[in-house]
Amino acid sequence: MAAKRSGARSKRGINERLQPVQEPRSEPPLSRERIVTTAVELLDVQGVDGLTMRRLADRLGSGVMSLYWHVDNKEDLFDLALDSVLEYRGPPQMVESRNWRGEVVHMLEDWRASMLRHPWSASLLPRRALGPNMLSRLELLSKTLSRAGVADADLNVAIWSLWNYVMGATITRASFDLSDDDRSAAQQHLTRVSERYPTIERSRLLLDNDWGGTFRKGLGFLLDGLSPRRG
Amino acid sequence: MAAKRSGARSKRGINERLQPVQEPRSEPPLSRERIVTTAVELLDVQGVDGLTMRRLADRLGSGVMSLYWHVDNKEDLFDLALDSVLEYRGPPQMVESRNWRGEVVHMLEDWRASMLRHPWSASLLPRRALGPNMLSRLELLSKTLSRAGVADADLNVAIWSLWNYVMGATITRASFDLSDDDRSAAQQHLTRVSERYPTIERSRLLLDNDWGGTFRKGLGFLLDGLSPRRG
DNA sequence: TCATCGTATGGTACGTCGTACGAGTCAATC
DNA sequence: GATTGACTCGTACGACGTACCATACGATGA
Repeated sequence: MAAKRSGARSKRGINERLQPVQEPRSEPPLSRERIVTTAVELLDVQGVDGLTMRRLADRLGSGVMSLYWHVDNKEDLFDLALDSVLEYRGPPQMVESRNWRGEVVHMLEDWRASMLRHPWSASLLPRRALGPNMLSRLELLSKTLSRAGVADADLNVAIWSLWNYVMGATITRASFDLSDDDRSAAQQHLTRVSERYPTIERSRLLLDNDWGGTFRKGLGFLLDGLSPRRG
Repeated sequence: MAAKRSGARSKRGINERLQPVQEPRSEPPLSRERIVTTAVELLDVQGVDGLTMRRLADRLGSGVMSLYWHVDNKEDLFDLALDSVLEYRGPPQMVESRNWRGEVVHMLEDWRASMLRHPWSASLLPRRALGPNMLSRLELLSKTLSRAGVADADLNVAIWSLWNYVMGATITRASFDLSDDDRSAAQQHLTRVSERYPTIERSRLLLDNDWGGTFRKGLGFLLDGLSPRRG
């Protein structure tokens, strides 16, 4: 039922306060947090298809159906795992810097890095409702751009453009990562048919490996375009 | 086996030449093309999870395992369906226009439109090897940018930037489309927590519905940034 | 002290999936 | 008439998400 989840959450909080220090048992009890953490581990190691409720229960030393006390269903679990991976700790220094561009670049590179640390996360993000961590990131981004002088009327477009760029870049990068073994196969396949695509070949589009650098450079171009109009 | 597929392909070609005009039977025989076409229909109607080999066979009036004569496996089928949807017919007029920017915009909007016509396609594209139709599109895009004066050294970044932008925009748009019923639920959820995200709310980031306009405007900004440096 | 109740666990079972295997049909060839 | 290759498909297997239900246990109220 719907009551299940919230019930579990509130009960746990009370429990921990009532029995503060006790059993350091070998197998800690199930909890929403433990489930999510382990799910992320599993996703990192095995990929999206590698996460199954049975495997997850195995790893937790529990029965499969016990998971459903703490989690609505597998979709719900994906939402939780995804948001748990998107926390943002903020820019290195707290100063209200006048370097808005540096701040934006830092935020977006951190966002990208967070997703690449968990390659399953990028492709999951667009098709789910935005969790609190993602909303915070977007709010901070909006605020920075706004402070930088982007008009309210352009803010919408600016943010979506950056979102699109980061998501596209990261999803693509994460996907190419997965197919690592067929990398050489793809390369020689490409060289085989490359006379049909001479410009692609000349630009070394599919052979370049400097993903980070390309990301940064392209982001620079986009920010150039988004910058408050130069006289 | 590996021989299966290529064998099937060559055999069919020969067959059709040997018995040119004959049975307009009620149930046409299976063929790779018919399978792919029907798979696309199914995907359009039911989404990615809606495509199962059994449903596909049902719709084709065949046994499930017959499909595997023409198609290696479900992954293979996805590749074929995806590329079949990405054909490009070229710009409206054949002229070698000097309006490179208009050409690029046309190509990218057509690309986006093709994917949105089949909302399952966008999120599939980044994680698979590029098929011939996608490679053609990229080659044409490269050529146009190159003709427009983008240096070979920048071509790589330029194309990836556009790719990222289009993919991010389209994947996001297509995903929002799927969750149509919970649209209003999401909206009121957002309004409920929007005091925590005032800038997001002010920009109407998640409430705006003019996807096409936002796409076009943002693309304009990106092209501004990518344009061969102004004097 | 005992009954009740909410929290939590997990075994069994159902329906669905992709696809391996191998038996079958049928037309063309020798 | 036997053989061969292209093609079809029924059966079966192991894996999946999860509904349903029995169970256990600590806290509460009588």
